[in-house]
Amino acid sequence: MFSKATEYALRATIHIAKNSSENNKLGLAVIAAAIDSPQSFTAKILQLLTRNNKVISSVRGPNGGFYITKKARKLPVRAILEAMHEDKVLEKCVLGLAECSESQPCPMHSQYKQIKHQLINLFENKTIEYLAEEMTEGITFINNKSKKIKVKIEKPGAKKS
Amino acid sequence: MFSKATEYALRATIHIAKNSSENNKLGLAVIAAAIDSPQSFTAKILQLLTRNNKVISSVRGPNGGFYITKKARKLPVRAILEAMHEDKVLEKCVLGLAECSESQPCPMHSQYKQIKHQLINLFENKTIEYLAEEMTEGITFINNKSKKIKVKIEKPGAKKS
DNA sequence: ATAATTAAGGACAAAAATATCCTTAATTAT
DNA sequence: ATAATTAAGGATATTTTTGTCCTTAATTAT
Repeated sequence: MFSKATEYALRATIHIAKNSSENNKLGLAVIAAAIDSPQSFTAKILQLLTRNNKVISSVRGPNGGFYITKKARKLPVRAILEAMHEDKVLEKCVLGLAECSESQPCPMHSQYKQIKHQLINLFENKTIEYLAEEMTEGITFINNKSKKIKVKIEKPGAKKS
Repeated sequence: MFSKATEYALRATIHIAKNSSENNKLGLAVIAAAIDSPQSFTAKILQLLTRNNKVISSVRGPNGGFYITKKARKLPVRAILEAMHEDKVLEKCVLGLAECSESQPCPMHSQYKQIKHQLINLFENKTIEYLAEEMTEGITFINNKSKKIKVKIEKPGAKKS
């Protein structure tokens, strides 16, 4: 659906929103590790997020790093897509037609348009804050590390406890 | 949402389904022109569609070309995605997490999963034939050529008829 | 002031996606 | 049989995406 860059952007922003504040910034290395993304590439992405749209903020120097303002927390998730110049995917025709519209619909248009509306709604109505809160509840995850599950290995023939 | 290759594949298949039959095949040049795609690249895509999944069929030589069998018409649109090896996008986590699931959901999971289900339904329940019929009705389009609208240019000052 | 730390940004590298070209193979028409 | 037509497929080129590395700039701590 989205490019890797945008996936990293979404994960990074959510992570920052959950774990940072103006007086508790997160360094690049910490962020990249937390969201399981290549560090240098993530640096570029964070630059886009700080510049284009002010989704996240940054300061250099010791104790510097990335954080997100209270105001930016209220931004719709779509703002992240915009900063990554990838928000048109939401409106795009499934068949890639430039001219696809209500008056000149592609064969999938009428079926897809409802899905498209929900997608747009999701990204426009949910805020960055909202997603971060979902995480804070401790019910959602944001990395690719599979949880290590302890498995009790029993010797064949051993009595079950 | 999909790669260009897959967009072309969808458009090509629908066009072939609408305009071909076993005794009325379509040549590459005709197809590429109709769906507004680069000809040589489209050739590669048609190869994938004929080989991998037998979505479309082909014969070489004079009066040869591409067509689709009655059986293949009944295939779900998803078969096209499969032939292009791009069907996982339907199931993929929005944040690109490999481990995202019901038991370990990402922050967007619960919101997105309903949309995902509808997407999967669309591609699994609608057949190639169905989309082609939508076109045959003459209500949908499949190319990027904007309709030329005849505009009457009047000389300034000329009397309106 | 100086050194240490951290993001910003430029240059470059690698990989993947998109696209073209040319030769070969199959089929048909003559 | 031969020539003409059309898809198949290999090789290669171009562009975009993904990724790394190194230097510079800003900020802080000493």
